Amino acid sequence: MEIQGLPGRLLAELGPAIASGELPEGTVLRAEELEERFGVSRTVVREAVRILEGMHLVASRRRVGITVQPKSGWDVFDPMVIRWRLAGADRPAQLRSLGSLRLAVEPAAAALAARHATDDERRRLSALAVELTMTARAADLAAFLRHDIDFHATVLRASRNEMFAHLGETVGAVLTGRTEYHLMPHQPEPYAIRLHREVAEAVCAGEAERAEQTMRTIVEGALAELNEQLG
Amino acid sequence: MEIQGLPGRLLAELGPAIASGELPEGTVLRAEELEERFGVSRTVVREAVRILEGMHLVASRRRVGITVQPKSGWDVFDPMVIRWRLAGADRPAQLRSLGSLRLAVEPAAAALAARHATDDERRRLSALAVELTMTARAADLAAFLRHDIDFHATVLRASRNEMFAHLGETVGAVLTGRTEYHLMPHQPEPYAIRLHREVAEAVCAGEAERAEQTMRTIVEGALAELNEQLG
DNA sequence: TCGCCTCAAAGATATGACGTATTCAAGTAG
DNA sequence: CTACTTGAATACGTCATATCTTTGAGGCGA
Repeated sequence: MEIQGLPGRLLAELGPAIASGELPEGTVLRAEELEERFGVSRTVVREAVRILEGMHLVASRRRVGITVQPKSGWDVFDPMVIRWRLAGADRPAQLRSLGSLRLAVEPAAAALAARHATDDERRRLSALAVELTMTARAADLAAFLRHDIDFHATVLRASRNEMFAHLGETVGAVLTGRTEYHLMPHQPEPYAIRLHREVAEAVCAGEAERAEQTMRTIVEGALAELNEQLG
Repeated sequence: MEIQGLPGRLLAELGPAIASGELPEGTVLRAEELEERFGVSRTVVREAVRILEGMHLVASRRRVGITVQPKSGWDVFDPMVIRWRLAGADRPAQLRSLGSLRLAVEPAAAALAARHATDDERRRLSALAVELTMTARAADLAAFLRHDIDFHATVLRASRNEMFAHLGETVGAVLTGRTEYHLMPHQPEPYAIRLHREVAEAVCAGEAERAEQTMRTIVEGALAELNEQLG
């Protein structure tokens, strides 16, 4: 879903290093140094730097070098940046930010989904809710995660709002990160799963208000759990 | 806030052309052709293309060329993409999407702002509310727009959530676009301005619930007005 | 001390050569 | 006639090198 040839190798090294704070704001890198360090040509370095520049992680200036930019300017919505930060030191802050965002967006998306979802999407949501129940009972964490991500992404997509839809990827990153770093109960909570079924039902029935409220409960629960785990 | 040397020239041409749908999905561009068309070297073309690729507007494949990607994959949160789309054919769709997003996010941000804003930010909000009143009375549309953008950006920033804060830029683009394309009443509505003052008051007083509700009313109003204007 | 000037450092751009994956089609076997 | 193989053409990918342009810093003079 994301790599790009040889510059990708640089990105995979530099991105996490910057996003994790290992290379703090103000650090200057020189293009020539990067060429040597990674044994690649100027072309490759420049293109990798261009991409980082596009995310506002660095800025390149003549006679100065490539400077790591302040965190406040970063493209925090870029899925790549999100993953890098989730893997690094400020994972807690990142998870909290994303939690608030989800709390704002997902209920609204659920309401819209109840109004605008296609029949296909409604069916899919119901099916996913069933899958969630089953994989939870079987304690198949990997499959559970997959379906959970799919469920939330489907709701967001069904909202028929392209911007909400794009947050599906973001929410996926959160859920993956949460599982990967063992920030959720090993046994998925039955209550949360019931709520997912209810969202599916509400969307199928076109009950916007109920879909919204139920989704809010889900995300609030996730956020509360997160705060508990992070202190 | 955004250009970049010579590749920027290419971006300024290709970006809008793609975002506006002038170059539909599936269109293939060849690097050599772009070199000639813009009279620049491969280096420059490659870097510009890399940036577009980073936004998922195009994908570059060997033996095929540079292909315009489906809209569904675009980085719809990238401020550059937003501006390009606002300037082009699907401005209505873009404005509607952004409207829904604002409706989800800004009330939540206002509530958080009421809890977490610094004294400085609270003062700033009050001051901006006053400015809004005055510039509206003076019918100084440019200054009004500036302060309006600043107001909303300040609320988002004061939420102490980096992701909300980043949407300040996005909201700014919407407001600018709306004014630029004459999608709002020439004389700002007194009622909307009163609401801004009330948000400022609520945030100053730490009344999260009132801040949230009032902000919701503001954004709902904007969205309603938009729908009216767009049919 | 202040301001201007010069120089050099580092990125920005241009260019030519070569590598490599991919597609398309010709050719061949079944 | 179909299906598979193979080869060549193509367009991007990478490298190496040369030159241009900007800009920061130190020096020089008023």
